Amino acid sequence: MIVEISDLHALDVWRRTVVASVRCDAPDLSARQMSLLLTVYLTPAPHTVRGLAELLKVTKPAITRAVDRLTELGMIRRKVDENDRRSVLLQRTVKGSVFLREYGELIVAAMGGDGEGDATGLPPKY
Amino acid sequence: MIVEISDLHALDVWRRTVVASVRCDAPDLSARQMSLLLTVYLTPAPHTVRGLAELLKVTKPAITRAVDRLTELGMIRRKVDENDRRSVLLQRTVKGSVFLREYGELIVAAMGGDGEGDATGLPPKY
DNA sequence: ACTAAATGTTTCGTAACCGAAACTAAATAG
DNA sequence: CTATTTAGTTTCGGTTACGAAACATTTAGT
Repeated sequence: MIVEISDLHALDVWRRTVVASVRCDAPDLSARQMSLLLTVYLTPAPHTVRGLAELLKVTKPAITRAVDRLTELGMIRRKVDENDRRSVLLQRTVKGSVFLREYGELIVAAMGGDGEGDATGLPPKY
Repeated sequence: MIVEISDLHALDVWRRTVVASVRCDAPDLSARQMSLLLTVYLTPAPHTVRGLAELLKVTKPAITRAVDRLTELGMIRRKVDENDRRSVLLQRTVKGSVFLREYGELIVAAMGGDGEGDATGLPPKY
């Protein structure tokens, strides 16, 4: 009972956040891309292709492609590991930091407006 | 200061949730698809292509494609509006309900398993 | 040195997706 | 009853993504 209410509330915070991010024209990242980005920024280094492939249980080429995309967006950077030149270390960038900080602000804003309010920034016509 | 901690904590809950969803082989939905799905399930009907296009500020074909994809996944359903047969009403399905309920559980689990204080000020009571 | 293993990328064929514009069908206006 | 508007889909050309398998590069084993 209480658990279900909690679930619904959490989902609604999620909805407000994702809707806000789509509305403000943020890059349309997939769940895989978002999970990779967040992992690089919020868990301790080093981050390698192989390590992320195991963590997310996806293939290595899928990680390579996600890194390609996030690199094009300027949100992540590749660097060869000098201790083992086979490995590629994934590093943060200023642009990625800005993006995620703003994303965190969207989440907090979505948590704040939880009553009757909408937090989509849209008049109640919808 | 408190706001920054709150942002980071919220982002980390987000990370744990998305990583968990990717790991358990959930469909790799984009932000647009997720926002559409959540809107259909958590905001009052009716939901039309045009309305969603305005809400999310994307083009109508983008909505049509997202609906196509979510329909293939069985998470949503189209129904012609009998009051205005030009309109298509988007409706929930059992499969979509199950998916979102499980997603909500992932979020709640991600909030609970961190071992840190709740810097967001969001009471765990809900 | 020469083999074997590990890391990450590329290729291959296929599927999903993008915005703009053209399009179908239904409702409304004149 | 035609003309126009509205809702949604489809088409178009081009981009992005997928898994499997082949690939180059680097390290480790013997």
